[in-house]
Amino acid sequence: MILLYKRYKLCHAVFMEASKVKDIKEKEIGDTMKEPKFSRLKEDIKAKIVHSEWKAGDKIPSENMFAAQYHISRQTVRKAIGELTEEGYLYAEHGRGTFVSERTIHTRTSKNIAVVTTYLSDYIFPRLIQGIEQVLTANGYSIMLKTTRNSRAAEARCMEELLSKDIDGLIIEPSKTQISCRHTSLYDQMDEYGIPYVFIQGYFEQMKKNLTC
Amino acid sequence: MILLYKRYKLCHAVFMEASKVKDIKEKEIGDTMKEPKFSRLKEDIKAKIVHSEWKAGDKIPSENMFAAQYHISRQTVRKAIGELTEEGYLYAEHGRGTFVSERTIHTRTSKNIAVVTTYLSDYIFPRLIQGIEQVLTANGYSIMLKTTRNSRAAEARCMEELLSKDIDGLIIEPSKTQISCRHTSLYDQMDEYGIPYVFIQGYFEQMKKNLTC
DNA sequence: TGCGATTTGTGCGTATGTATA
DNA sequence: CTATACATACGCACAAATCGC
Repeated sequence: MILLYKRYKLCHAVFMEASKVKDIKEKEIGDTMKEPKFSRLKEDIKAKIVHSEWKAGDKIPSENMFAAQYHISRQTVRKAIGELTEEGYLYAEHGRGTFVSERTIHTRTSKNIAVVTTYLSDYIFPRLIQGIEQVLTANGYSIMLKTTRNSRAAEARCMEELLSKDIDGLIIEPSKTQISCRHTSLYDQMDEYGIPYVFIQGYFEQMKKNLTC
Repeated sequence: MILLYKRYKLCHAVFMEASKVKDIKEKEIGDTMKEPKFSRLKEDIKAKIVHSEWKAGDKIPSENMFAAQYHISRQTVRKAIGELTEEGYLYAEHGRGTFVSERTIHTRTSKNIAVVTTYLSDYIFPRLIQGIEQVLTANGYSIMLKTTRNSRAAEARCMEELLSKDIDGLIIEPSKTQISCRHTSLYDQMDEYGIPYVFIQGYFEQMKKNLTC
């Protein structure tokens, strides 16, 4: 076993010797070698996404393409792409390719659902929330509770806060529904982040359906 | 170049042939091969940290040690450790080793306070929660609501869940306080994570003091 | 002071499995 | 069936930091 290992190492050394020539050449042409290669690629990809050169849903070049273009190994490319995937910029589809995420940030793993009501002290809402809490707990989710005191300003503030936190969904009793909604942009943002939301105004059955699935 | 590559490949093949024997043996002894190897190691390390077998600041075995013990490659070990580092369980110091993080996970910026009660439907608790909610909202915090239905098992489950989430504090109405607490370890963990917690059993004034600061 | 051993960091090349088009 | 592409895994090389002698 040890003998075989040594033989392997020797052959490897011979091969390495030959490849050294290219390595040196690359170092001469290449960058300053200050920051790691994967880091450079990562920033390049990130920049292209942030500056909308690559838009949401676009397929980015394959790992081998990057490897070839940047003269780095596939593993190094994988490291860059892997980190960007973890950060939410990219997502991979097995056998298809790697794509730019719809909207960054939200990772859909917080297991938190925000429940926003106007008031808590009413006779009905404690029970409602208790019902939601039970269903959510049974499915491993938690409630994040907020109230608006039927103020649209408070609702807007509340939603902004929720957008900055990590929630997987929103159940909201909108305030002052008789007047038109003044902060549709916040709901648009929810859409963009891919956070589902349901309105509740007494439709318990419908709500429950949206909850459990 | 191509010639050298082929020679290398041949040698490699010979070596591989020899190592196959060990591979098969390992498969026989080893696990079901269902989940990836790095994942198993990752869970093992995580468990040791969570169960305080390895405490904050402790140096964990070197990558090569893990590789030898688990009969896996160093790269695979690095993947497991890398993910745990990203999750905040570990940190590495170049040339020294890898250590358990001081405060795992918790980053103290979530602005979430968990409120755990036995039931919600009582007459008093909706008001209590409303009070907490108002104070918290005024200070930019959010409530994360959980109930235990006065079950210690549910309380333990609930706390485990909260520990995995990102909360800055815990306000808890303990279940069945007449009996001694069976899951002190979970409260110990809260201490270790640096998450403050207060018990509520009617001491509104005291609670409020702990809340706002 | 230096030198070697240890340990992490980066990078390379390869192999196998599997899902998709 | 083949080609593409991702996932996991192996082994090796070299660099840089640290520590002990």
